[in-house]
Amino acid sequence: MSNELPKAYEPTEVEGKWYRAWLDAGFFTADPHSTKPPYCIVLPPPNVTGSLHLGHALTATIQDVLTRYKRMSGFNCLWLPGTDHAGIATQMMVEKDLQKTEGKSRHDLGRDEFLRRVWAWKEKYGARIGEQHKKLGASLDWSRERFTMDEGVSQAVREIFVRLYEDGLLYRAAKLINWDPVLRTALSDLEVENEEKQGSLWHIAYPVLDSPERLVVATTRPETMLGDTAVAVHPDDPRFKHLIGKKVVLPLLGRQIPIIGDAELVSMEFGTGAVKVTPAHDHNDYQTGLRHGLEQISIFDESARCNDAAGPYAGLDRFDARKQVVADLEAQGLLLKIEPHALSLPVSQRSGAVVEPRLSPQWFVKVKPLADKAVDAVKSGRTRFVPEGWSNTFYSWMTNIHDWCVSRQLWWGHQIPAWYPASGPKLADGSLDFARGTPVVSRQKPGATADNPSGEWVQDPDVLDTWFSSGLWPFSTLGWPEQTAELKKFYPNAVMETGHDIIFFWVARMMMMGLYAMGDVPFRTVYLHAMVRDEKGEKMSKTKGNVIDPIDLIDGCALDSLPGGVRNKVPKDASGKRMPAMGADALRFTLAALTQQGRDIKLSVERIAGYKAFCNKLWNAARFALMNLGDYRDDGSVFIKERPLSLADRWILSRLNTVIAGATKALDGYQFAEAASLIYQFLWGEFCDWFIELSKPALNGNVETARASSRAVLVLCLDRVLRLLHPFMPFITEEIWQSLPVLRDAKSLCVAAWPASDPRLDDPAAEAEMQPVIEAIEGIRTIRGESNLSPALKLEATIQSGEAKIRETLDRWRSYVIPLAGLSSLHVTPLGEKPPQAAADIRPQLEVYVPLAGIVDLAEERERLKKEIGKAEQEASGIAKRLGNADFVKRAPPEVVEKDRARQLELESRVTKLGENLKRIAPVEVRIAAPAAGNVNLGEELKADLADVQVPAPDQQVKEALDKLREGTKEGLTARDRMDLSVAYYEMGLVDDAVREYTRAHAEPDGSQPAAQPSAKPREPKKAVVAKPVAKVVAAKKPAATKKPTKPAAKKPTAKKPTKPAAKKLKAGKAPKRVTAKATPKKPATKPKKAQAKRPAATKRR
RNA sequence: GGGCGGAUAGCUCAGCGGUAGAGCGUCGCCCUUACAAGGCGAGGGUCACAGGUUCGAAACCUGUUCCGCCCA
Repeated sequence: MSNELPKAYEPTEVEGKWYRAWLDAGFFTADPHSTKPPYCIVLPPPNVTGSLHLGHALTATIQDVLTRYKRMSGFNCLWLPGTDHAGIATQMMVEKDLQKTEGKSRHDLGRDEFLRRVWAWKEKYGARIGEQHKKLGASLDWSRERFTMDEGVSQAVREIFVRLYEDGLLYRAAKLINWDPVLRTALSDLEVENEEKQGSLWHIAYPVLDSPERLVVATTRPETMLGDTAVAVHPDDPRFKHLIGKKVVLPLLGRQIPIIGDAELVSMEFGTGAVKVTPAHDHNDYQTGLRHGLEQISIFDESARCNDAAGPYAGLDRFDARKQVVADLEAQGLLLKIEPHALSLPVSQRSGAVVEPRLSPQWFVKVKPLADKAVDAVKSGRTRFVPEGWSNTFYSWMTNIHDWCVSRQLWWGHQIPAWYPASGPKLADGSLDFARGTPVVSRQKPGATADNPSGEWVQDPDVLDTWFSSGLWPFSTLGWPEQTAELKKFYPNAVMETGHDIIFFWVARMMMMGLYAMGDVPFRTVYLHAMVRDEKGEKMSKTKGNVIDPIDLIDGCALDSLPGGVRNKVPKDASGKRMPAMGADALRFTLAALTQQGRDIKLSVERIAGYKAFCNKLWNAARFALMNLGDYRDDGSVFIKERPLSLADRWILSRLNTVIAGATKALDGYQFAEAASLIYQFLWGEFCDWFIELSKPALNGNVETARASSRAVLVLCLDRVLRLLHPFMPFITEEIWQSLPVLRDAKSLCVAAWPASDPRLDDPAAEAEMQPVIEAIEGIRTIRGESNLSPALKLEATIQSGEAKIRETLDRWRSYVIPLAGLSSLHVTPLGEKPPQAAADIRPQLEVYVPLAGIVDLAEERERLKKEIGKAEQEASGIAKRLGNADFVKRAPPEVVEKDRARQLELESRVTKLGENLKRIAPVEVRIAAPAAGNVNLGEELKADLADVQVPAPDQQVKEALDKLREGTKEGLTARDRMDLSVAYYEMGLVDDAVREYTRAHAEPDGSQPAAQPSAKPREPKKAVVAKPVAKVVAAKKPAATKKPTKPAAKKPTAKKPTKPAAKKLKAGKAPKRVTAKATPKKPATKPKKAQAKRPAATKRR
């Protein structure tokens, strides 16, 4: 049965049909009662109202690769999806929408109504992330999807809050916290970012009480002086020592405040050496205040406007207050100096507002005891970071951690399970004053108590930090605090996989909460991936406009929806206005292939297009198989190695086994790029490039057994590759796998077995035997390519080897070499007489000769040989230098020395053989041109000849190059070099140069110099001259005598794509060109440049 | 200021003591019956700089210069 595949791979068609089928079959649903070993990953919950970006796509890809790999490897996998309510972000989004559509604030609606709107919003947009994950092929267990505000998760949140409180690890206190005056909520330390800004340092004079002295303080925030409760100097500062204990009069307000000595706060070198202390508005001052028992005066309200404590400034915004304070100080002559000063400004991660330190009652988690346990867990290896370097980052943060402010003055989130008696202290407006109230922490609303006999309670209006509930995610999603089967089975999770940007926000909190609630680490491994950036390495952001929507990549999109910078680089469809669909498989493979540990990922669409091509390659390999399988079906009755296998069969099976082992090892080590690359290389570089080609004779032949074996190997390899690729590219692999006549161990590739590496497939002998076959083919191809010969032109080749075994192999598998190298005949012989006028490719164990006389310009071949010789000599000289070093021979490991010696021999032999071949194809005419004695004046002859030839003046570029060339001829050249140069000059019509080099060539002793062959007689020098590229003329003529090129049309050299089949037969491009050149020798423009470009490089090498 | 990472081919990155590699791009030849989203071939690198260790350094050590990130 050969159900043929369409010729080109269409991702959209293929990817559309599988996800539903997988879901319906329940492949992704975990079974908590399974006896298989568990493997659990919980998906980092994206913002429920958000949209998938490339970071999410990377997260999903890596986790799906891991999950699918493990699922195929026989694990009971649970990959648990969920979404996060994302308190601040979501609330802001809904508020903004409310403002836009209805012109209302949340306060206009009231808390209950507003929350109803947020839920409605969540219902409306909440499904999007899920759909996008499905599009990516993520094998998530949707039956266990969770949302952080679900009742179950909310119960876990309340439970842990109460337990922490009961254990003394959670408390309420009025402390200096980070306040976002725009959102009007407290923030944790982590939600504050520091921005480098250019500010000022104001020098302000504070008059000392009962003294003519003035103490000058320097500050970056003059407005906060309204809340100053002390001035501090360094206790050892001789300038101010005597003032400690005295008082200053606070300008503007007239308050008397003490001068204190504090070595911790004050640096003598900074500013003026004296600083104002504002405990209610600065973190350092706050600590100082605690040390010295200073009063704390808050001067701002919740919007950072001055309150009554700011006296005459009450009602002013903090920035206006600054201006006013500075102006007033200046008016009073107390502002002495303003100097520019760089400072880091604390900014709210969410609103961008400048964060104001503010004294306010909040709930805190006492972190240290929890953090210590988390550090221990990593140190003892119970949880491992990958890449390992992150553990240090983790330690340093965990050991400097402060108590965590978990209460937020928001509405959207888990309301704090703390209750205040309704009869408690009231504010001026009659509402309950929570700040002064005494809360009861309880899982449910408490009943009547001794303190509150009425039993009327008001719940704390604040909600919890979003990360508080996220911190419980590894177990709250599994049903905790209920002791569910899932919890028992899947806690600890196997892996936590997420971006390294949330190691503190999330990973650290999960570690602490997991250890606290469950008594064990939440996960065994933390894999932290890098950030996805644009192709220039810049962070993707909406403001930069460089965001690429993963769904656009998968489905294709109008160019307009792509960032401007990439539009012109992406592939386009026929209309030229759209980027075609890349497919989820290609996107996933790209992300995996670019995931290098510890490096940001620079994603380019071109790269994705490259992997889409890889999908197409796979697709077509499968097509090839299906077209060639006939009625073959793998029934599993015969082990592959029991079949009569060809060399190629054995070879590819051995290679396959290597890949299986390598990919498995790489995945086990989280080396996604390595795994992807191994499979890519195997499929494209070995299976497609070599095996498919090598198998064609057998598949098309009529030897039944050989055909059957190759079919079996073909299917087996494809089956294994599809399995290896499935975690990366689930859709296309499933599609192909379902069409192949493989032995299916499962209904779907999703749950088919991961390939096991099988030592029986290893076949070092086959790999060794393939070596000369490959080398022979490559050798011939190199000659063909270098000579610009058409693939259609069949060549004769002779391969010589001193080793009988290699000759035997090549002879036996000549059916491999002949078609792949494009030969008309192949002669395998022992070392001996070489074919005349042949191009050569010399390799350590074999020599390839392709007679080119009459086919191609031998000068090109000579160039190539010289280049090859140069390379080999260069390498040999390096080795010779090493081997000449007595220390090296003495101290380096013997095998290294031995290797070098062997290589040196190889190279020497190579140089010799190439040199010999060079001689064999030396242009007869040049040797002819060599004078046997001094009785021929070559220069005169040349000049005479050239008299009737018009030699054009070289252009400027050529001239310059020539000058350099002349420079280069001064020293370090062998006689042979000079001879070559002479010929080159001669060809360019530069007679003087040619003569000079020629003379020098003969003046210098060199065994290989042409002059040492006096047999070469200057016959017919004229002819040589006129027919400047003599050899080429010969070459151009001879083809006419050979079989193929019968039409003169073949000599049209310029036509890039000859339309006539006849024209392409002889891809004799160069040769006819020379004929033309001969007719009009005015056109050296292209050729000389080339020669110059090459020569100096070659001379340099020596 | 402290910490971490990076600097290797035009681009993106492997290599982390023993002959500098891959993919993409470039150039040349080809529409060869799986694939032109393809085949074959080629070119391209003082491995940031300066010292040191070593028989031998892209790799190890020290310093310098740039670039990125995190923390204060």
